[in-house]
Amino acid sequence: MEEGTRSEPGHSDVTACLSPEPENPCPVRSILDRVGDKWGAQIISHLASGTTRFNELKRQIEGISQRMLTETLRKLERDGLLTRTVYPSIPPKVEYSLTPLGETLVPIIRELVGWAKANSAVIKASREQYDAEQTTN
Amino acid sequence: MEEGTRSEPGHSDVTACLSPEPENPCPVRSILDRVGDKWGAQIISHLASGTTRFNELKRQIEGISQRMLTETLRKLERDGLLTRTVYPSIPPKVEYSLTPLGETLVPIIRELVGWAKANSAVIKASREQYDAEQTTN
DNA sequence: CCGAATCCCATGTGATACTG
DNA sequence: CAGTATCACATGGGATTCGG
Repeated sequence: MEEGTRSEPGHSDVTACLSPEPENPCPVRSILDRVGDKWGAQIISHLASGTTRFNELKRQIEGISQRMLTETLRKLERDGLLTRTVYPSIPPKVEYSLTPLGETLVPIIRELVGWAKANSAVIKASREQYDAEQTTN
Repeated sequence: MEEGTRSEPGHSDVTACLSPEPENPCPVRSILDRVGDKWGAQIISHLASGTTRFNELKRQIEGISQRMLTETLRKLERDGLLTRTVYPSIPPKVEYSLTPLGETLVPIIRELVGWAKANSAVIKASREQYDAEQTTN
């Protein structure tokens, strides 16, 4: 509990900040939610290639509903990860782009996705073996 | 749509693999789910410090229900990220520990959490400002 | 074109009680 | 001690409709 003589950096800190306690001032949990939810990481990845319009995103992501796209974009905007620019023209035009903060998240997402891709075969095999064992019993 | 003349490496790959399509052979989405769900990352972080018993984890994580702990541990075991060892003694004793594969995920989770912690103040401020603007209107 | 509102179902999560 | 089973509830997320 005490800060103590720990030489490894940022370990108990990490687990503490993962706590979902409401009084936790550290929005770590909500960041993980953003990355882990169904569309957050995907939207950030797409915006990494540059400013994009609403319907452009909708077409690119293919499978996302209008509602979830709007909703997820709002959350990301609220967190300051992207900016929303409205051009009051007719027809209306709204552009989204990553903020500098948002861009710093891109390499981390890529790393996570890279890890998952690199190990996908192993994981897939592990799952199949696990499922097979369950069925056998 | 066509692969085209893209020169930036590993970009469309990433976004493609984030797709939730069922026929997607790449379990990237499910990995993000594991990290992003309420308890996965937290359990992995705790196990990073060594083999731990069931009720030990339950006490350490504090707030997790028995059900969610069991359930999340099973998912992680199925993915080959941790091992479950049962000692058929009385009272029963079950120990969990990360596999080598699971341990390779630890630094990435730490990095993600580190990012969130490093930027938590900025994000918090951004949210407050966003909320204030909404209320003002 | 962009998005809000509504309806509705599936899933996630907690509480509690029960079992080997 | 380490689960499983069941219920009850909140949230996530898709489909559809309406509005500026």
